[in-house]
Amino acid sequence: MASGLSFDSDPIRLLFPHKPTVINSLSDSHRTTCRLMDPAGNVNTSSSPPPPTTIQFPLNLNCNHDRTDDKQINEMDFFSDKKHEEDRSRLPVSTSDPKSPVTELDFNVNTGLHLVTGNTSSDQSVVDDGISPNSEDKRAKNELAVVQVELERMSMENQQLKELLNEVTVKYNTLQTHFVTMMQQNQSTEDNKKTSNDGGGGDQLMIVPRPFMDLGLASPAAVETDENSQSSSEHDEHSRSPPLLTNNTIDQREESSEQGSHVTRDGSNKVPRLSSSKNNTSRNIDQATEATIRKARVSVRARSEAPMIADGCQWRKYGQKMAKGNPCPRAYYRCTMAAGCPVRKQVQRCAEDRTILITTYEGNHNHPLPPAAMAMASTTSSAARMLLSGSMPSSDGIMNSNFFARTFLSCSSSMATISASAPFPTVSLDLTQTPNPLPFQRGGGGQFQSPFSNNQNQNFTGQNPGLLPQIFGQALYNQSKFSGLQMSQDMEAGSSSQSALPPLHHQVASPAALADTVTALTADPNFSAVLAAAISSVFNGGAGGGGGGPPPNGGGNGNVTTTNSNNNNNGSATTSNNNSHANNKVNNSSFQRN
DNA sequence: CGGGTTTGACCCGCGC
DNA sequence: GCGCGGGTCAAACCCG
Repeated sequence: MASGLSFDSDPIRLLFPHKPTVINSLSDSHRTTCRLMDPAGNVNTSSSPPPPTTIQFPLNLNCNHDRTDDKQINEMDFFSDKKHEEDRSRLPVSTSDPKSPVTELDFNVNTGLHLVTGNTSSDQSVVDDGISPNSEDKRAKNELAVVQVELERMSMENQQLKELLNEVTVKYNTLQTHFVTMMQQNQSTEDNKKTSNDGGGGDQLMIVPRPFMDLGLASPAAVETDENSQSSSEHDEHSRSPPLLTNNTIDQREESSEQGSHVTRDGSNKVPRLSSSKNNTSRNIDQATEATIRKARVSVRARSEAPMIADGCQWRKYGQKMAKGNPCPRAYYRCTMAAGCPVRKQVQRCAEDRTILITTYEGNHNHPLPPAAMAMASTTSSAARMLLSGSMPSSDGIMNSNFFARTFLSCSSSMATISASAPFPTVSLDLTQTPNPLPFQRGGGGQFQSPFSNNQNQNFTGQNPGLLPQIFGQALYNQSKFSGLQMSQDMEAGSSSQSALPPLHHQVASPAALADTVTALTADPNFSAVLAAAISSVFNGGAGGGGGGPPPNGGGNGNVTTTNSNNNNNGSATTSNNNSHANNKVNNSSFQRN
């Protein structure tokens, strides 16, 4: 393709950098160095803090310091919902149109992390010590003014970004409606033919409308319309899914699959073994894709001395193992907030940096969540949907998504990772990485170096900001593609530039507009948060499920990474551990009694 | 005593 | 077929 960029390397990293000017405009005291706080709001200094340049993306400056939950005294309160309102009010962007389908979109992923920036009040003692000379004060004031200006500018940019997203969401929904209508017409036509032929059935398959960036399972189900009766129940399950999938959609599908053919002794959601004995390639591909989809995960990387992040849910540890390549054991948790909740998470410390805690979530809750858990749940759910949508072997958006991927590839290096070897696609919210400097200037002169700027008619209109989901969707898409799970569709997609059906994700925009969008994005030092929040928001808006009301706050600061969870879960829970294959024990009581 | 954790064993998929 | 590694189970254990 045109850009000369490829997804050959593993991992491929996409960076969404910040403007160096922004970073540089901040004094050291305003640098957003992440610090961990205990529930009492004390900065955790036990770990060697990253150098000021390590984490420079802005965090919520209004971190919640008033948590008094002693029970989780050792946990990093990752997704506290406190101060949501307050944080929301701080948002520079806010949609007020209640009719907007994205009204509930919230660009702020409330990680709830007790991460504080270097310029929080806790650090102001440096200034307030009373011995600072006047020049100090002046300098501080100047810096404050600079910061305020920057904040104002960011607010504007955030506003623009949000508007763009709103527009694309509306357009997407419109397209989706059209698509569903067309598919249903097609389907009914085919069904009529079939029923007239074999005389049976009535196994009517409804095309389940996919919310914006939803799982993309409707299509596989549709492909299997000629499936035998054995799988019809499964189809029924799918077809009964509400038009707007809830937060439980993935699980419903998982469960339906489990109830079908691949229930294991433990009832776990094993990926069904793909049988290649009979049948057509497309169905195998669909199954494979579905298997991949089922395993979509969302991981969160954050520096924490705490054994586990507090995400608002209740977890029960059900196992621990030594993972290869990591001296730290991996702990397995299951959500216990409701019986049968399929959500699981793995907690492991990073082998390279044990201050980094990697928490990987899988599945979606099948129960109401406390507000404190909403943020994480909606985020993970949304991210999963994003993955699934991206891995959807639909023939849409390939070039377009590649555009985005390459676009960001061209100007980034460490934000997103695409692993070709990943069996399970994973979106990572990386709260530890340093965003790279922006390779291009912002503002009027800030020209986005689009790899397509002079070669393809990527007609991106200004209203298109399906940008972020597509980036990651494409990441997953490529991942799946490299996994060999979807080939034929790719080919078809690649060969037919525009299929009969309008591509769902294929919003078109002009390169200039894209440049604006990207510029706005990358100009925002809080881009990580915006990015993570956007992902969450998009899906919250579409799926409604767990993310009913999310959480705001500008605290989110995530590098969003698509990667291979297997390769990435190099962390460790600090516990004694055992493993049938590696019976080494690491006794660490800090992990107990979370 | 109930709930959570530990830990040895087991199952399964995958690569060789 | 075999071994490896990931994931899970479940009895034993611990703790409040």
